[in-house]
Amino acid sequence: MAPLLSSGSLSSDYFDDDPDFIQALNHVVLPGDIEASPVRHNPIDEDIELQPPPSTQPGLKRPRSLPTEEDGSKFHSVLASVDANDGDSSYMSSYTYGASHFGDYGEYMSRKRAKLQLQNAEMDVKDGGSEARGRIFHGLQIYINGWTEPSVQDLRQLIIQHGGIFHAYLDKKSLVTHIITCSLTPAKIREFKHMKVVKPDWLTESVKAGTLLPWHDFIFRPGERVEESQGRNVAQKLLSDGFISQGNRRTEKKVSDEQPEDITLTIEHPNEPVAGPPCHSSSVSDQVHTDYAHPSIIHHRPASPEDAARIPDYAAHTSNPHAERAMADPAWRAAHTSVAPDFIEDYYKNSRLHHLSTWKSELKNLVAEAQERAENGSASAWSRSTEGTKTAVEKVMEENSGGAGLVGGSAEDDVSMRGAELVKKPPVKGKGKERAADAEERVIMHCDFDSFFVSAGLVNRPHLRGKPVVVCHSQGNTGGGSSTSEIASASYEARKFGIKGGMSLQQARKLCPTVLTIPYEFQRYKQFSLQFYTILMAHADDLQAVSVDEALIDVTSSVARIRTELSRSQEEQGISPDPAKDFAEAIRAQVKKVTGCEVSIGIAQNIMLARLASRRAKPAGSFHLRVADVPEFLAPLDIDDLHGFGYSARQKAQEKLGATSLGELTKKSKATLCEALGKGTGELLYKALRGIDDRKLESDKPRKSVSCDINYGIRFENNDQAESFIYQMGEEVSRRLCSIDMKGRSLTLKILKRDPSAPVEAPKFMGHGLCEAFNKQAPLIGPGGRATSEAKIIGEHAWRLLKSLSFDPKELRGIGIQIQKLEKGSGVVETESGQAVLPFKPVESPKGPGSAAAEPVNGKTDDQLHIHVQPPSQDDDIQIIEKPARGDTGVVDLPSFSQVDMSVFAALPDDVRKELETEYQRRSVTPAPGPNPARSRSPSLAAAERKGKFLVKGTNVKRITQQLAPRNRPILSPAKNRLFAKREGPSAVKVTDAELRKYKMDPEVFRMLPVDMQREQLAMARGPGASVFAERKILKPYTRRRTKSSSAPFRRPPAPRAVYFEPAFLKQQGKTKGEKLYFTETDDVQCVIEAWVDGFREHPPNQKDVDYFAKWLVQCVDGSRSADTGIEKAVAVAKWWLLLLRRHFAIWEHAPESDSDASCGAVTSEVVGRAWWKAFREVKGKMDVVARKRFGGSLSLK
DNA sequence: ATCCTCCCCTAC
DNA sequence: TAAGGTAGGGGAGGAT
Repeated sequence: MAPLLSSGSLSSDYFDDDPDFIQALNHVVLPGDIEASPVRHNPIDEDIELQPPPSTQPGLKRPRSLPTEEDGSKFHSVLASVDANDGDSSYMSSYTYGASHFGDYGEYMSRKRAKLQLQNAEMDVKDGGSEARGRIFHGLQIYINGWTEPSVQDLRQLIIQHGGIFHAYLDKKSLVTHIITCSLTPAKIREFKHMKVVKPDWLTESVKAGTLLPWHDFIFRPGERVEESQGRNVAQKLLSDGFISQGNRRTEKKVSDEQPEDITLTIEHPNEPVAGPPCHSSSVSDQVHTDYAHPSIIHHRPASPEDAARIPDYAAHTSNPHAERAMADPAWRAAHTSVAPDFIEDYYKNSRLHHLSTWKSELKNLVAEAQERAENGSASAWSRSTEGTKTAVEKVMEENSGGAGLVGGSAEDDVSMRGAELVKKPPVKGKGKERAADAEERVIMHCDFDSFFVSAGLVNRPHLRGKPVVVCHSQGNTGGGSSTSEIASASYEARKFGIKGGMSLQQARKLCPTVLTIPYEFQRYKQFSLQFYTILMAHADDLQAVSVDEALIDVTSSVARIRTELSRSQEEQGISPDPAKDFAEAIRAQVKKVTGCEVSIGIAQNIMLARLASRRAKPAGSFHLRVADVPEFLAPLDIDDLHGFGYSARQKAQEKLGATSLGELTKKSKATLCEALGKGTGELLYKALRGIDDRKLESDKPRKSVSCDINYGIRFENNDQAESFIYQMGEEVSRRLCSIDMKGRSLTLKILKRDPSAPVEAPKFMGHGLCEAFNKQAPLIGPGGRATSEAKIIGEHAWRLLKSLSFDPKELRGIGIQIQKLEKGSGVVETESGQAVLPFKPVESPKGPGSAAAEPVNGKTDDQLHIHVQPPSQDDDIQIIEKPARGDTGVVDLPSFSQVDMSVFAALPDDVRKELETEYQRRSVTPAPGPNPARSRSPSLAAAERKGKFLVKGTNVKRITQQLAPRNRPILSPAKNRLFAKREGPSAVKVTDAELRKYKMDPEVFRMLPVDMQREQLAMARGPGASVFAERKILKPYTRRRTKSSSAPFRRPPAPRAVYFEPAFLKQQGKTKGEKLYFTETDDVQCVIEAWVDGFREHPPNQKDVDYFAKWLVQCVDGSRSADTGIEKAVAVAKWWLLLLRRHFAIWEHAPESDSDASCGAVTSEVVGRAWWKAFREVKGKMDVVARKRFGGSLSLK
């Protein structure tokens, strides 16, 4: 029964690993089955590859028996079998990712338990028996959770010495009388809610006292946690990722996996009764149940490093000697670990999992595009498929095949599917939709390559066909004997030896010394995949991309058509008609012809059943699961045969429902299922058990997150390397965001850190090994508090989060950055500095900030930066010129964008916000200079605006604009606050069209501008000294100049370009050295501050500037020297400063002030950011002192 | 109730 | 040498 033993797993599950399933299939004889697939009774099939990493890899799906410490003989036999299989103690012999090896973990756990018990006994004996000490802990059964003081080892000794029982594992909760801990994660708190959780003192004090003290006096309370390893919000799940998912998933190894066997079809699995739910077939099964009775150990991470460490030596302790040797060479490290300059690119280029993910998303896009095209009726080329003329399918196929055609670039390198094009079959004419929805059943096909990578590789290696072949990185033939390279795909011949995806080459070689390896050929996979999809698209009403080698198609209408065309002739020939199967075979033939590879196709009325059917179809076949056969087909299957149900669901089913076979589970009520698995999952299962699956094919779902993870080869020696790497990852994430024109508002940093118990070098070469995992999420704050895709900002956020964890960089093993809360990028320009620019901002000078910032290095940055904020020798250096206030006209309009309270703005619903952005953009930016700008504007809209209101998708904009206006006027009389007044003065500036035209301004455009802009424009046009000029006083956070012009250091930010003239002049102040600076206007101050902050983006501010600035602000607040509007001005200016700082250094605003010297004096953006915020707080503090004196409260800038 | 956040789980 | 990525579903439990 080699098929049972060595059949590979499916690409999606390990379905074909399951003898039950195979047997079930073989016992179900379905109509129309026989002639279709000659190999029907040889269940060796399925493809394999694409095994996920262990961190997410479910364990062996079907523990049949679990040896336990109570069963001595079993224990030994298990040892023997393990040893037989894993002849040496090297890592791969017992530590593999493959599904077939999860069985090892069950044995491991058993061995561990047994070993610990032995140790307990030994300790007992060594110490002369517990009686000698008095058995004060007699009757206690104690579990120690997490890190403790004293150590777990010491406590264990204490317990044992005094007659207690120490439980290394919590899988027998009912036995454990007390839990000892010094800290609990929230999850543990919940888990232990009803248990006696006590501090270690209880034990030590009791021993001291010589008697058992009342445990109540030592109850552990979460608040008083002894250990606080991370920041308050650290979600530390402390998973030892690979370890937990493997080591804690104790599952039994199937005997059949132990060694290769010859193929026989008749042998039944020793532990596998042919029929009946396996888990109830023996006491062994019950033992399994018992042993798995407490999911906590499986589903909850250890609560501390020691908790994981406590689970002692295992394969994971074995350091990889090759890695150690390599790592000892600095040059090698520099070239091959995460510190290598092009590590990320190089890594991704070779990562199969990365390619899988990328391809999937690209395929989804291609499908969505094709469908959109089809719906738009642009599928005209389709119908003309006359002879001699290539059909659209053929053409696209050619284009998609290989380096030629649409896919440009060097064929060898281009692994991306971008640029390819799929052509959708035209929509079914007439009542297609109706029919599908109606009585007629859907026909869904699940199409899946057999052993995709290997099959593709064998296409041009015909001489290797029929041989055991695997795809992996290692060149294999030489050093393969000790290679930890993972096998991505194995040929059926290789599977006969027990070789499976996810296994190391080393392990495979043990199973089959002659196994042949072939390299990855990503470009080819891409090509085949596109051809595959092209064919499917040609036949499908609808298509859902599942993977590079797998797709779901709805072929209802095609099958209906074939049925009418063929059924009669087939009936005449005495063939039972199955148009669906015929169609599937036709598709298979076409794919075979084009790619040379076999695909298998499962046919059923819904997605779930089609997936099951395709398992039955493999290899190289098709299988139609008919409605009438569904119950019989499903009954013998196991819950984890269902797509979406894996190890965890199976455990829950076993524990809470006592059954995992579908037949058994079908007897359970829906409520029961929901209780065990959760509401959604329970209902899904309930329906699945009855062959019902309402899910539609999904072909156009919007992206919800973008991420970038690297958990391989991460080896740093210092923080600088880690920081640099984080920023590089930020760039990668940014690239990905930009490539789909998205921005995000939330960032999650995912860290893997070496578990203290793990060797420095993981068993797997350059792998992450046993790790603790940490996630930290934070809002991603772009300029103005908005969503962003900027690499630098992402990098800063990520780095800040990582720093906050205070990990030793040497211990890092994995890093991930995930961006969520995505929004459409909406065309925001990115400057080369990475700084986002709001749409209405004038186009940036091509000169990046680097060039400006490169100039000043130390010391005299003032002059070099042309920021000349002179320290005042006298107070009267500062002169404030008040402007008369204006009356309120009551006109409602959008506030100038710069006036917008960004926190309100950011909080608006997306659509409204976007609408407003668009509006601001429209007002501020017009197309390139030309005779008639803004021609496209709707007159009615313009009119509405002139009236001061308009609607955004039915939203009352007036109300919103009121909210948008800054909210913090109330400090002083709101009426007097000119800085943030919504609109003061006339609704329009008095000026004739003639004059406007004289300035080359379009009167129509001019009139549409907000009044303040009108004034500004007019002022600029009229020139300096013009009366309107000085009236503008607007904070303009987003229309700023980025690059300093060396000749015009105080260049006013270019005006919004609603009119077409170059600013005739530039207001310049204080640029001459020694010239006194007069702050005649708030906006002058604002200009200065902006230039100041801008010029020092890369440097901390000079203290004297800070002092001077503080002095000026304090003076304003004080009011003794200026009118009470001084405070408004001060607030406005401070607020402006705040906005600027947030724009540049948002993420450091609330950064803890402490560990800033971590960078050893290097001027990093962090140092700069922190310095600026420190200055800000300092100044604000000074203002508040005065404000308190005068008003009895501090100033609010919010 | 209903949302949101923090995960885990699953798939390829 | 080897390249253990990534996105989405959903549950638990807290905030609102």
